[in-house]
Amino acid sequence: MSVNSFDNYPLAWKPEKEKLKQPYFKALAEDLENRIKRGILKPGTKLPPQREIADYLNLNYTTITRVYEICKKKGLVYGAAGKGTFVSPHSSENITITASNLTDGCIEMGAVNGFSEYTELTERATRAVVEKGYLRNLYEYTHPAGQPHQLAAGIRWMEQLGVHTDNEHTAIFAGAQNAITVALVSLFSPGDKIATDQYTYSNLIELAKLLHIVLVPIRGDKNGMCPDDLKRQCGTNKMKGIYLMPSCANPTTIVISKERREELAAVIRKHRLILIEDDVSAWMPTSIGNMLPSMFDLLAGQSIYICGMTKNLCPGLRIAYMTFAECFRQEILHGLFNINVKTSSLDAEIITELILNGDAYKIAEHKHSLTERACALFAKYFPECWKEHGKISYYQWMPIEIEKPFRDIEEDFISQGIRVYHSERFAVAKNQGHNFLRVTLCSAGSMRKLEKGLQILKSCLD
Amino acid sequence: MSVNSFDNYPLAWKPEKEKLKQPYFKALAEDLENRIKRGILKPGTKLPPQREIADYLNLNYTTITRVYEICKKKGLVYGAAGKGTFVSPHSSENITITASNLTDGCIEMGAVNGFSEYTELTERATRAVVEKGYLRNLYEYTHPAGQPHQLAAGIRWMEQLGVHTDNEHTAIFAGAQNAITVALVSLFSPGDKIATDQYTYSNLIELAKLLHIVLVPIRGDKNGMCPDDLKRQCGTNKMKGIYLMPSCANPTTIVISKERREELAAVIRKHRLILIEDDVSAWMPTSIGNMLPSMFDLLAGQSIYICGMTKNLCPGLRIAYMTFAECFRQEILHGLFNINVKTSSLDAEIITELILNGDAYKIAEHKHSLTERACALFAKYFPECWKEHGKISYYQWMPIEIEKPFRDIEEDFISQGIRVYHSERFAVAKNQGHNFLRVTLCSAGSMRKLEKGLQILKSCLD
DNA sequence: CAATTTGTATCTACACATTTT
DNA sequence: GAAAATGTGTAGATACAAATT
Repeated sequence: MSVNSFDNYPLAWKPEKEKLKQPYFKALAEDLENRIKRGILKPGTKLPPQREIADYLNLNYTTITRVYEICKKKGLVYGAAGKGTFVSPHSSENITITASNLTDGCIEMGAVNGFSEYTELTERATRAVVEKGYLRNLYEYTHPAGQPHQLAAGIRWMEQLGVHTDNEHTAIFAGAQNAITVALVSLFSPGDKIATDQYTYSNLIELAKLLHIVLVPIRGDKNGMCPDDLKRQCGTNKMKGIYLMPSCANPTTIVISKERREELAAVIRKHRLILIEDDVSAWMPTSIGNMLPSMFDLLAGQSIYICGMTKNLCPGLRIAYMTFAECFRQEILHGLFNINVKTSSLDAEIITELILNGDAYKIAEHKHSLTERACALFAKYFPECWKEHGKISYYQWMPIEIEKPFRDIEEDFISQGIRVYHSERFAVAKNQGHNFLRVTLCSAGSMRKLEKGLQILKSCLD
Repeated sequence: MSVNSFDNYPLAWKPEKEKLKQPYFKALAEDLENRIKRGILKPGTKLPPQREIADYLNLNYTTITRVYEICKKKGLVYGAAGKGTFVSPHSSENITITASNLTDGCIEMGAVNGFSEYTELTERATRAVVEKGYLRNLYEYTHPAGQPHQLAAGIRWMEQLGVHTDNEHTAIFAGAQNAITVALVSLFSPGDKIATDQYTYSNLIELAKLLHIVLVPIRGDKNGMCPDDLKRQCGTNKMKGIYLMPSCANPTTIVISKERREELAAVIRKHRLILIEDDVSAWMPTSIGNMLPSMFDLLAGQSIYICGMTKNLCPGLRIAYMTFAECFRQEILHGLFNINVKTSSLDAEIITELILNGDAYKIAEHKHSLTERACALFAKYFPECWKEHGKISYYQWMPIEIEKPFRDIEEDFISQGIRVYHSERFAVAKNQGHNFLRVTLCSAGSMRKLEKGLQILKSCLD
């Protein structure tokens, strides 16, 4: 085949043959990375097959395999045998959700702050800790995983969430995100694959990118992740772990049903996946009423359970509990020592005080009733959506019809005075066709502001 | 060459030809890993040349390259062109230093706790923070890098250490180890190489292993790392970064001289290395007297400066400041958001209070005078060592003559009633020939106990 | 359901750099 | 200082697996 026959061929990526320097695979990988990062190659774009690029450049096609491999490790592209290689959805952009400052007057319905304005009982607990004369014990280096009584309080808290464990298999971390980091760093290596929902916690997506861990989206329905698709992907993809939020997925608010939990557990057990169960919303008192079995209990022996205390109690105190199977014990503690050394004892002690004096439950109840009120407001403005997708939750998941780049959509809302997040921020793979908004109800600052925000949202969508 | 001619050849590693299954390189890598982890192949052992193994197994020798490559990425072995491939010093063992519990009566001269028994002023600051009525502002999600006044306090503290920066280039982390983690995760990728001293902070060694970052030891002398060896390694090794503790290296207590700092800065600048400056001991008031220019100021634009507040103020409050060049800003903050979300505001506020009311300086002075007293005790029992290596420091570096596995040596000391750490714990590459002990002077709990510990040490070495 | 397209895994080939002799 | 030993970097060949047509 003539070398020049591709000159007018429509290859999405056509490296300049003349400028190509040795080593080829590095030069090509850099070129590809540049084009993706500069936005010349947009997310979702199908790259030319390895053999075409190779023919065009007169190289062996496995050299192009190397090029795609390098970019894959960086999370810039992903490949599928038989289909092709594609530019990753978030390759060129940072979707981290953080409490960045909003313009004055703009109503926060993006970040999930968990009604952080309610702090009376936490303040009281802080005073109690300081007055107890126990302070000097909190300033020491000892008990890097947490002091025994602090762990005991955490275990008690998790007990009511359907997770049964003991001091030897529990540790305290500086928040759920920090706990996930330690779990990923300690138990996974770059290139390992973790199954997730198609939409998941956006900071997990970013963290996985940072650690060069590959997230593999699994199809789901109203009851959660589909066991069949998980099975299929496990067969072909050599998955090492799975990340689930069974009690109320972020952002979709899907609760995994009892049957589904058992079906998933069977697949996870069979393929020996490491399960990371992130229980952000189990605290909701209603869910305690009709409690579902924790995945951790279903899969004791191959699970990590993470229970963050920031969103339900107090975001400024960075505390999460992690419970782990015996086989992960050494590695998790090793990771904890080397990433954090230890977690702030003072923060841990305040949360401990809140659990032991019962105020943690009062805060949870109070926040639950606030959530109910906020949901009622939401239902008032969006009755169909509430009927279809509604859950008592800090946020709602709302289908929208707008076809625009997602950043533009978000910015349009900001210019109207509200911040909400678009589903693409949470998408593990390329766009799924449907678009949604995650509408947070717990961060506006007051019910009055929330109602105003919902009114703005309504008027924007009409 | 006959396939069987190696049967009686003394290869340190001779995989069983019969049991070998495909894929060869994976099977071989697993076999090698097993033998190293089970201790059959001991640290320092020279592995057979790639070509010999290959001949023996009738494989192409680059297949063995792959095998060694896999084990190298796991930190199990290291190779040197022209020399051979060797089993890594810490391949089979975890050298993490943590505040694990000591048997009753055993005197702690291993971990560095920084005279943590002195907590009066910290307790007072904690009370002050609680009483100021500012608590509710600490419970929020905002200002993930730290509140402006907290950053300002940190900047003021760093100012006196010779580091000049501003709010936009400073962030608060949950301790120095946590700050290093974020720097490594945000700015480096698996396989990247970082230059370090031959002996360095053992938790850095473990952290690098966890993140699959390769540490390259550079020769040093009494004035610190040798610029020539750094230059040489940069030429051949494609280094991406360098980690230094210029103000007082852990564990060697070496202070990098002014001239040396400038020489090193020139090499670092030329090769565009990312400098991570870990300033654990700059707080020592004496060093403030005759202050040396910070590497950060010498290399503004390509540096990260980390200032941990745990060892000098209070280990239980997990706070460190990090200052970074503009070009790292986005990546560092991105890493912070995704690894920690944010740092405990309460801890940060207490440290802020200590800096602003001046008590931080008093604590530092008090700890310095304790350190001087402890060093005087050390000099009394080990006058030659003090004369040769002594520095006013939380720990001392002491040559020893014992030839035994390092764990055995440490355990011998423990059975005598003291915990000290052996130099091999801090060795980045294979054993250097000389052996040392790091003798910590700030963790015994009292001067009386410290003296008793030194007496035991003396009697053990006589 | 067979043929085709496309990516992946594994092993081989060879030029080259560094260290030792 | 040349030759030999030894690890490293880059590219190619081949068999195979998954998805599409």
